[in-house]
Amino acid sequence: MNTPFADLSRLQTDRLFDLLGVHIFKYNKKEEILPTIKNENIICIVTSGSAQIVFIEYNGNEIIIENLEKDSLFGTYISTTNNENCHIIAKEDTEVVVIDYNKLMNPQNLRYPYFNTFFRNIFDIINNKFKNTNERIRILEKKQIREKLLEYFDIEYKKNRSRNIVMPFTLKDLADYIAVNRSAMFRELKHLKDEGFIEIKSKKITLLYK
Amino acid sequence: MNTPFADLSRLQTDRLFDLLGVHIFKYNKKEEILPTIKNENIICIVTSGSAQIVFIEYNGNEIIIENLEKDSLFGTYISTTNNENCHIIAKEDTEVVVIDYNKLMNPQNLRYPYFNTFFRNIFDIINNKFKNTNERIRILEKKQIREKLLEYFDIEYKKNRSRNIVMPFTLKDLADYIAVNRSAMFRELKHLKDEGFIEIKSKKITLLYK
DNA sequence: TATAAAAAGTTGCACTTGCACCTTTTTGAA
DNA sequence: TTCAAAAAGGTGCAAGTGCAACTTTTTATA
Repeated sequence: MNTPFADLSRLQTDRLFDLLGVHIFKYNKKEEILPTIKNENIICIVTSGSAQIVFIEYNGNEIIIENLEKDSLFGTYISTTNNENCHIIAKEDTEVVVIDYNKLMNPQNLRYPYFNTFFRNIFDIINNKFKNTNERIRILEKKQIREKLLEYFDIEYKKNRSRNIVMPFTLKDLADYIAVNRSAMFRELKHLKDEGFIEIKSKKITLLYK
Repeated sequence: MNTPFADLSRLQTDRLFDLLGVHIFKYNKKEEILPTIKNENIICIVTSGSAQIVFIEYNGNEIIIENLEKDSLFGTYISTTNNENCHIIAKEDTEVVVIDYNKLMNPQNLRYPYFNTFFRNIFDIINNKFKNTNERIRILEKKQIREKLLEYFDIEYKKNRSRNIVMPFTLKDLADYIAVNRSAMFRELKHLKDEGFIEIKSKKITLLYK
């Protein structure tokens, strides 16, 4: 589980690739991956190396939309790449397996046990990704920074059943995640602190109202 | 395709339900569906009738988060129900099939062809839902109403390859979808019209800049 | 076809936020 | 250990937006 090839032998993986007629692409560090991804229905797997989905703003600013480590999935159904300003850049030498969505959905495949195992693996990965995306939607739907922060705290609180939230990323990244201006978010964090709702110690936030 | 039971006979569906140990619940119009959904890993199917996922704000305001028609999927992985203020209400007499996610992911199931067919069906439905959710994220990430609207237009433009966008919902619903105040959105639409970027005729918007 | 409810259209105002532009602190690579 | 780059911390101001409170128009439904 958690990786696309869990419970599959090397031989089964080879057969699977054959069955699905996958295309394997290799990229050097800093090369752009699949510049033409935008118009095709595909699901891709990072089989080695790592990459980043980057959005380039009109002013040249680069925004990191997603980090793709080994075993990550991306593609038209799974990520926000359907935009001419989105680029996927290899962070190191990287190999990508590309699967045509229609071939993946061919009912004939269901005869092969190794296919079913694979299918189940990616189903699980996609569902977990979807779950995270839905959490983010809940935050982004909020109109005010304070509400967004409180929603974020609430989600983390329920996940870990703890008043102590250890942020897995920088404050700048958090601002990007909840889609607000970094300084404005920081200002609001300070207000929450001053009003006694939270305590902040570097990356650790304690919820005093729970 | 497009429905969870595509390519399955009545008999196969019965066997499937048996295999997965599903629970079938029946609700009358206006009844709340699965009040305890929040803490369980489940996937549910609306097998007859219809329902709505409703969020109740602190002031009593009801926000419709999602419409669930027959054959819709919902549940912890698929929808934004993981909140004590979210309720799923039957719009008419409604039947719901509840599947335990862990049972769904039991590798033993893969032996049964009817299971694999079913699995493929819901995989496809979930992926399409995910695709739509990612589109919405692209909109919600934008900080300004104008940018959100332009992103929405852009997505619709690419989908239909037409400068004419026919909105499938009311302006109020559009404001909810892009998560901004209705009046403020309307104000911005008027600005875009005054500046010659768009034309609006009731539910039809024409993009003049494309 | 009457009529009530919902949606669309409008506006002023207060508050929030983005943004630009700083300084200070932390981090990470040479 | 040094030193540059990134992140954190901070602030003033203008622009954008939410909100309340309307009027007008459209849509359902009895």
